[in-house]
Amino acid sequence: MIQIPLATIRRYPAYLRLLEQLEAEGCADVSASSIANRLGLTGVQVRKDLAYTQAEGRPKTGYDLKELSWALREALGWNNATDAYLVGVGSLGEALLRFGGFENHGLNILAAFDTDEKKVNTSMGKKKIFPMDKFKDLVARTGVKIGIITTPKEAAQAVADLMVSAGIKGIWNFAPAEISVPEGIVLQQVDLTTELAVLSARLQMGRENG
Amino acid sequence: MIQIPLATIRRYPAYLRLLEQLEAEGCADVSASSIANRLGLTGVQVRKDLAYTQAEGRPKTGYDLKELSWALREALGWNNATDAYLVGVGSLGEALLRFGGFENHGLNILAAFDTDEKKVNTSMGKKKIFPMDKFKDLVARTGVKIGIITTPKEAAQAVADLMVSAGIKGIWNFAPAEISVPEGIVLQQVDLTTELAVLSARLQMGRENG
DNA sequence: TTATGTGAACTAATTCACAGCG
DNA sequence: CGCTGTGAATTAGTTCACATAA
Repeated sequence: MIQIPLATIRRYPAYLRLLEQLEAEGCADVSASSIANRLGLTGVQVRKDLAYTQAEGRPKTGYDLKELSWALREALGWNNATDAYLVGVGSLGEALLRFGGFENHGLNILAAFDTDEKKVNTSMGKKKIFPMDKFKDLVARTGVKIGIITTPKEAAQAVADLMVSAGIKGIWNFAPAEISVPEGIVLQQVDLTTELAVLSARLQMGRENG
Repeated sequence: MIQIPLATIRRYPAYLRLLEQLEAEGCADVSASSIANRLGLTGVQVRKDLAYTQAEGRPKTGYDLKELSWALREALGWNNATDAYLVGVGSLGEALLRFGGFENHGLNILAAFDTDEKKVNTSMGKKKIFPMDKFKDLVARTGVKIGIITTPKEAAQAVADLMVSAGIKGIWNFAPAEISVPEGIVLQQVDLTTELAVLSARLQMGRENG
């Protein structure tokens, strides 16, 4: 099978979230067009997207809900969670540590790191907070490959450099700074203001979808 | 001029963030290819994107940094901030209220709302927290058009309904729930797990860009 | 009839190739 | 040269039209 298009991958989490809601409501099957309706897409698009997974739908009934969930999670690599460390326990870091949903979404935040002595050696949402100077050693010992940056923007580049030198392969950067990493390291920038930009563009220009 | 492509709009905030960094470093001009290098794009793409703004670059020197910043902010509608209300002061709501950057990015969060009596009538990051039953009245009086949902997922749909009935036109939903709104209301879903999906796809499948 | 599944047509977005200007 | 700017070609993504299965 050909590589799944990124545009498709981006829609999978929304499908999964909807499926979880439907499952909670007691549904057992779901049709591509009902997913499409609920999410403001078209039926064909949903079927095309789902065709990249193993899940097979049946005419008249649609897709088996559990089977489809599993197939989507498999395609996303969410059935086996990857370990990660988080650096920077400010209010955003706290929000991520307290958000319980990542374990079900392929990410297992093992612990957090901060420079603030008042925070070090305390816990937040069941995750221990270590001092920064333990970072390299712990990455070496645990083999963690993903690092999450939730520091102020001034510290982001230095933290990224530390992560790379420690052996981290994928960085999820929430700090509002453009950081650079060597080739081979995957950097995923999360920028709330990007979503905001899309919202205001849609409001101003009257775009229904986005 | 033709409507700016959404793909282009999505890149503008990253350009702006980089420009702010360069400005802080004392630069006065910037070339499309240096932006491209820094952001992992190509020079042509950056030039195409910038061509949708008023900014004009000059051969040899590139773009005037201040002029380009202004043009990008203008294209994004960030030069005049829009007022917004936030509902749900949990850890994510708190992170957004404390994040000072929105004023410079076209969004002015006037106040927050919550059901928790312990939080009501206190302040968070200079923003007052009102009880939910004041929401409709305050929207009517202030004419605010954007609502931000940072409640637990169970409450998200009810809050969205309340927002719509109060006259809100654009909803920025951070709750991990698929909510529905009537036609004509712009709904922007923010899903951290979508970004996470892209990161893991890139890690697993060896995609350099995403 | 009601759904999936898919090749073909179309549209959006990106990249190429090169003209133009200081 | 070194940079912008842009029509043309290419690729990625979406939608159409219809075959197929229960």
